[in-house]
Amino acid sequence: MEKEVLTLNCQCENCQLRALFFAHLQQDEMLDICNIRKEKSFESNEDIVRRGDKFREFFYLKEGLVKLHIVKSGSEDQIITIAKPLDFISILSIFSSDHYQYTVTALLPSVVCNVDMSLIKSFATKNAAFGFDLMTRLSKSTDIVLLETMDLKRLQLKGKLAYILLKFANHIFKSERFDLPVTRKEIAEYAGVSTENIIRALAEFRKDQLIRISGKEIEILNKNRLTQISKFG
Amino acid sequence: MEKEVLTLNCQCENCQLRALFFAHLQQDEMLDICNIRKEKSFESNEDIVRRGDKFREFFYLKEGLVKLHIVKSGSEDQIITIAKPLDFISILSIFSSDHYQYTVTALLPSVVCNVDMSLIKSFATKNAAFGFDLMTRLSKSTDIVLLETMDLKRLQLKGKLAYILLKFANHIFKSERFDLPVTRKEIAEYAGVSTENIIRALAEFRKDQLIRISGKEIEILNKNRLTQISKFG
DNA sequence: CGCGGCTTTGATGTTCATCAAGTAAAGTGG
DNA sequence: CCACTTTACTTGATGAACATCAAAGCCGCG
Repeated sequence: MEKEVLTLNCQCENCQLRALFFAHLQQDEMLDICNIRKEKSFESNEDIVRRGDKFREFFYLKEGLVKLHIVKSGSEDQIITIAKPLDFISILSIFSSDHYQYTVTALLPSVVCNVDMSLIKSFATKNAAFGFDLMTRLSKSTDIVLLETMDLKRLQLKGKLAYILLKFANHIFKSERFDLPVTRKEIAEYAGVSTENIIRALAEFRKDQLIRISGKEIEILNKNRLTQISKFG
Repeated sequence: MEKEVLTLNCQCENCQLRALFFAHLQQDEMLDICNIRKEKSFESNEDIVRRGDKFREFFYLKEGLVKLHIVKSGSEDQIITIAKPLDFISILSIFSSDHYQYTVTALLPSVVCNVDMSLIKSFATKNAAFGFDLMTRLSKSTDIVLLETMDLKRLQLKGKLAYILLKFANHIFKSERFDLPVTRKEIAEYAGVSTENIIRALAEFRKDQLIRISGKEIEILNKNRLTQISKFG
C-alpha cells in the first residue's frame, strides 16, 4: 500500500513519457525516480539549460515546446531544432560530455522533469533493457535532427520556409491552423537566412494563396503546393 | 588453450577498436564476436552500405576512410560527414530503424568488420556496461557530426573550405601535408556549394599563400590564418 | 585512342544579405 | 494607465556572394 501511495504522490501516471521511457524499470526503480525527480516550469523565452552549464541532471520535456540552439557571441543564434515532448531533446549529448553543448530555451510555457544523473546512469548500467531503450530513443531523435538539418541545408529560402511551416503544421501542432510560437527572427535563425527575407517569403506565400497569416496566426491553405516547395524549392 | 587459439585466429588483437569497444565484454563473448565476425575490404569509391538497405549487421570501420552521404535522384549528393576508424560512423542510426538512412562509401581502401546484429543486440540487452559504452560512443559521434554540420551551415564559402581543409589536416591525417582523398566535387557536396566555387576558392587560397596545392596534394602553409577563416569566414 | 569524368577559367544572372527607414507591438517604469 | 523604450515587423533599394552556363584542357581507363 505504501508503494501505491508513493506512486500516487509521484503523479507520473499522467506523464506521456512514462509508458515509453520506463517500460523496463522495476516498480521500485520507478519509485526511486519518482521520489527524486524535480519538476520545473518555465515561461516562454526562459532558458532551461545553457551551453556550457555543467551537466548534473537528466531531464526530459513533459509539456510545452523548446528550441535547441547555439548561442555564440559575435554571430547570430543558430537554431538546431525545435522539439516537443517525446522528441526527447534532453538526451542529446547527455552521455557525451560533462557540459551542455547547446542552449535549450522554452518557446511555450513548458514543464521539465529532472532526475539526478547518477541514478539514470546506474539504471542504465544495471538494467540493460532500460539502457537499450534509452539508446534507441537517443538514436532516433538524433537521426531525425540530422536528416532535418541536411534537408534545410539543401533547400533554398522558400523551400526552407515551407519546410519549417510544415513542421509546425504536421509535426508539432498537427493542424493547418496554429499560432506561430516563434518570431520571424527565430524562423530565420532556424532556416539560416536573414529575417527580412523570411518576411518577404511569407508575404509572397500569402500573395500566392499558400497561407493565410495575420501576426502570429497561420493557416496553411495549399498544403500540396507547400509540400512541393519544401521538397524542391 | 583452445580459447587462446581461437583468439589468435580472430586477429582482433591488432584492431584499434578492440580495447575501446569490447572493454566490457567477457572473454567468451569476445570469442563469440570473433568467430562470427566477417571482415570485408572495399576499394576507394565502393559503397559499403546503401541508403534503404535492410539493416542486418552491425559494422565498424577498422581501417580506411569513408564518407556518409545522402544520395537522392534529382538532386546533388550531400555529404554528411567524413569518418575514420574510431569515429564510429557505423553506429549512427543503427538502433533507430531497420534500414540505413545514409549511404556509406569508401574514400580510401577500407576494411570493415561485420557482426550479426542480433548478437550485438543481445549483448547490449544482457550486458549493461557494454550497452552503456555503446551509447556513450553513439552520443559522442553524433554530437560531433551535428556540431560540425551547424558550423558548416553558418560559414560562407571560404570559411567552409578552410574548415574542411583543416578537418583533413588536424583530425584525419594529423599532418600539414596530405593527399586529398576527395574530388573537388566532393568537397563541394560536403560544403554545400558549387564545385566551380570550391575550385576558385582553392585558387585564391593558393594565391594568398595559405596553401600549396598540386592536383590532390595539399600543404597547409598558414594554419593560423586558415583557422581564422574557418571560424569567421 | 577515345570516352567520360574531373578540373579549370570566364561570363552572366539569380539569390540573398545588408543597409536604411519607418510602422507596429510589446514590455517597463513612473 | 500612460509615456517611454525596446523589440518585432515590414518594405524598398543596393550590392555581394554565389549558382549556373559555356568551353576547353586534363587525366585515367577500358
